[in-house]
Amino acid sequence: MAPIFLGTHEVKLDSKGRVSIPAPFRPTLSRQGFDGVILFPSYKVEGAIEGCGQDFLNQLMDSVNSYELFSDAQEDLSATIFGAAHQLQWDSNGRIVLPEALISAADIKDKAVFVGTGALFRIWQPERWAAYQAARRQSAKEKVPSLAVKSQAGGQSAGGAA
Amino acid sequence: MAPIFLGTHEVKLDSKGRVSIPAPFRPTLSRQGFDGVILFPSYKVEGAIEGCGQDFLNQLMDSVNSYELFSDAQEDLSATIFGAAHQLQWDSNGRIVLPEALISAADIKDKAVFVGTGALFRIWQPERWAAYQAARRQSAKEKVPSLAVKSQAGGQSAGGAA
DNA sequence: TCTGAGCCCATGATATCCCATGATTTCCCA
DNA sequence: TGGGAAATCATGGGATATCATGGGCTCAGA
Repeated sequence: MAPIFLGTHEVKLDSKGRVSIPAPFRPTLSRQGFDGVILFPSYKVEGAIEGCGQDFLNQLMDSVNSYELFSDAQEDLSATIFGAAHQLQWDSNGRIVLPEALISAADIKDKAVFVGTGALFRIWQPERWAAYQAARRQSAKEKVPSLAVKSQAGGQSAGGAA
Repeated sequence: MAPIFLGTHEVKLDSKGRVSIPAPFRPTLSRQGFDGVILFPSYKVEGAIEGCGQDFLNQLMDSVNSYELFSDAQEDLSATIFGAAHQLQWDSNGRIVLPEALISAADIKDKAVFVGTGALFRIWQPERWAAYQAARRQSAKEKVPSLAVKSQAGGQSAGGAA
């Protein structure tokens, strides 16, 4: 069982505003302490909701105190994330109710897409995700052409895009 | 017990969309943590599916994590690879169901070819693989005339068996 | 009483599990 | 070294469990 979020899952909002957390994500989240998710608006990507479990949030808290990162940026980051975060427990069917603030921030109507990005996942309005994915894929091709080689060599960062 | 994928294996999709993972690949994958594969559209070769085990994914995670959190490069990689990746566990007969997104990306109909490429393998629509292989051979002859001699000394690649 | 949130049940679709079959391939033994 | 027994594998298909979704019911606070 991979400790990460992978894949793209489209779900529907029902009349009550509920969405199913994709089943593959649930074990990963449960193992982090509780049967739920933490959601907050992405400051990095306009119009997306970030989602994660307890672990990532802890990691983020640690990084706030890290000298490796710009303190001002960390200040902003932590204020943004912690202040706007929602901790949501899913029901017996694995569903949560998306908070209104997040729904409007992501412009979500009747469908949402859960996209695994490794340590966390994102929730998008489907069309936005499609556009964003296309743009990022193009960008990755241009900026990180040697990805496969680098990774096979053992994870050593070898310039290029860093 | 080489920890790599070798050889070319053609398999059929049954009425449920299932394909057998070639038996020689399975021990290599199982030793990486779980009885399954991770598939994602190839970023290098249009129209091919990349396959790997947990190890490669972990390397990829490390590689991504070596970038600054929320950096552009991390964005590109995680959105491109993790978002489009599928972690699939095989059943008691060693089969998986190919996700629709990958089937259409690779234009696979009723047959698929698994091609070992060392640390990874690829899944192709048979005709595309044949065309790609032919193009690659031609390219190798033109660009590296001494390749043939070198290959005979060190062992021809598995592609020669096709 | 009204409203909203949480809870449980129902349902169709899908994915998973398990058993069966035929074709090879491998192994063993004369 | 040839032949047959046994194991492995790819494939097919039915039974079962899981999942996403819809809808109703209950309880709490206003």
